[in-house]
Amino acid sequence: MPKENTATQTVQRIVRILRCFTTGSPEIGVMAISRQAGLHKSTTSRLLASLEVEGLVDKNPDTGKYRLGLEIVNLAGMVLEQIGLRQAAQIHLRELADQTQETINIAVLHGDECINVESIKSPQPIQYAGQLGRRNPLHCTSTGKIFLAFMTTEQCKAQLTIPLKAFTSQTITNLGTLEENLKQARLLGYAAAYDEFDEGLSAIAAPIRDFSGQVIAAVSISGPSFRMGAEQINLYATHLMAAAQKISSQLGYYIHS
Amino acid sequence: MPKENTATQTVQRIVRILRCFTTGSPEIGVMAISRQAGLHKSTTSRLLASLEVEGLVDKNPDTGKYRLGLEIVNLAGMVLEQIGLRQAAQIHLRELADQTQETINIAVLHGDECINVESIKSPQPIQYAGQLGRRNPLHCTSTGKIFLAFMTTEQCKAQLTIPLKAFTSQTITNLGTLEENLKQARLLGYAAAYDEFDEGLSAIAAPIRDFSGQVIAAVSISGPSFRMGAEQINLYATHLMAAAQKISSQLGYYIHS
DNA sequence: AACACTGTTTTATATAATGAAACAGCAATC
DNA sequence: GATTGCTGTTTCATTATATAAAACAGTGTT
Repeated sequence: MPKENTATQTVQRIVRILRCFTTGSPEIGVMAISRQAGLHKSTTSRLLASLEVEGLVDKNPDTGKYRLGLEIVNLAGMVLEQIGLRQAAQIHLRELADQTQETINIAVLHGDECINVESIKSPQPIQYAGQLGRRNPLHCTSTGKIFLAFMTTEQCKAQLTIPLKAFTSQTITNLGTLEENLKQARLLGYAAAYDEFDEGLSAIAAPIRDFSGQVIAAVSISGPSFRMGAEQINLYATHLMAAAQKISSQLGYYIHS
Repeated sequence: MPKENTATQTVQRIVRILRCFTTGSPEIGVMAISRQAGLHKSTTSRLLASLEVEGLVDKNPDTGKYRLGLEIVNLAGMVLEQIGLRQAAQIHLRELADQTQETINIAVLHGDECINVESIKSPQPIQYAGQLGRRNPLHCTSTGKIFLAFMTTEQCKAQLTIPLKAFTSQTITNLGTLEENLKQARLLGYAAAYDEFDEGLSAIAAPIRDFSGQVIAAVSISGPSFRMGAEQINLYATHLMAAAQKISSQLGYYIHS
């Protein structure tokens, strides 16, 4: 066994603690964390105190509970900076946001998930909150389908965990159906997901390519399904693909006539 | 000594490793990290491998070097989400960005630094890249001055490290001069920093208040000094304060009369 | 006021991280 | 094409380090 696939205890524990903080409960106490992470409260307490010294978590002096610290944002800023994509895309995303008034996201592929690296929220009261850094499955999201559609069939099969997990009644769980769906996406130039991940949420996405023509990211428009009718989708798709094209060309991608 | 001010060894080391990654050198090897962090290469190697398993760093299979992982963006997303501010501000920031065509930032106070939690970059070729998560000093930045201007005199004095560090020839290093400057900011409703942090960079900032009237953030417009003349500043300041006001009222702040 | 609960600190113990050295892989140099 | 120099991983004996139980200290609740 030359390569161990597990982290050293302390790293594992630290990450397990950090993962306890969710959007649902952003501020939690030592006991709750200790339970969730399966660690003794004394260990948890000491580790949290250490993490606080380093700025990875902050302690609310009023409640005594902990929350994730701003140092993490600092680190994340460097990740996002180096992606560069954000910079190239920003102005086009704003345009797209103004045109559609819906939520815009940019996602990159990471393993068998796609991760939002940029998000502009819809100004409308009913909106999909495409959270920064959020990890989504591939087979039932518009951005995910883009990545699947533009990789080799082998890669595609390798990424998918069979059986395909159903998130809603509309989730495509049949491999053949999905492949047909992806083929359609390649043909149209954009992928769609109607109520397939979240009930009532629909989205379309288009590929962003770098100088070498490789699909490195996907840009998407998400909104409540009732605002995403056929004629609306058609209009949005035009804007979407135009924006994706512009971002791609800014990254050095030239479309051959 | 009831409270230790140092983290446990492993936490310290992990953070020291993560801090090695900068925008200047986003991808570095084990030896370089080991040198920078002052750790033995064997320890560094093991720790990095662990961090990779947990997704906090990624290993470039081609170069064998490491870079910060996307898991950090995921965690940061939660921090930013919980600030809520971003959500409230997004649309107004876009408006401000369209009006000024300059870089817009929102910063919060954290200890004796202010940290950018939202950033829209100027579309113009010459621009200030207000990096997400970036930590800036208080006494020579427009956003920092806002926080100083709206805290009690004691708090203000506590936050400032004397002597005031000079970043450029224009940095205000005299406490009396700074206090006069802050008074001016309170009077005008916005703070300015002309070439005080970076030579050639100027910015103005206005306060964002929550329901209780407390200043919880600052919004700023930054640009190259040659584009920030007196009449331009006047125009921008109007837009800036209007936006700050709108964001504040969205957070429940009501201006009396 | 007693109780229940959370969070911190102490301390003996043993586990888990450590670092020296060996090993492996790769480039460049001669 | 061997030799040298460099980086990165792995092994392994050692011990320093994190650990968990329990005591301690707050806080708020009934």
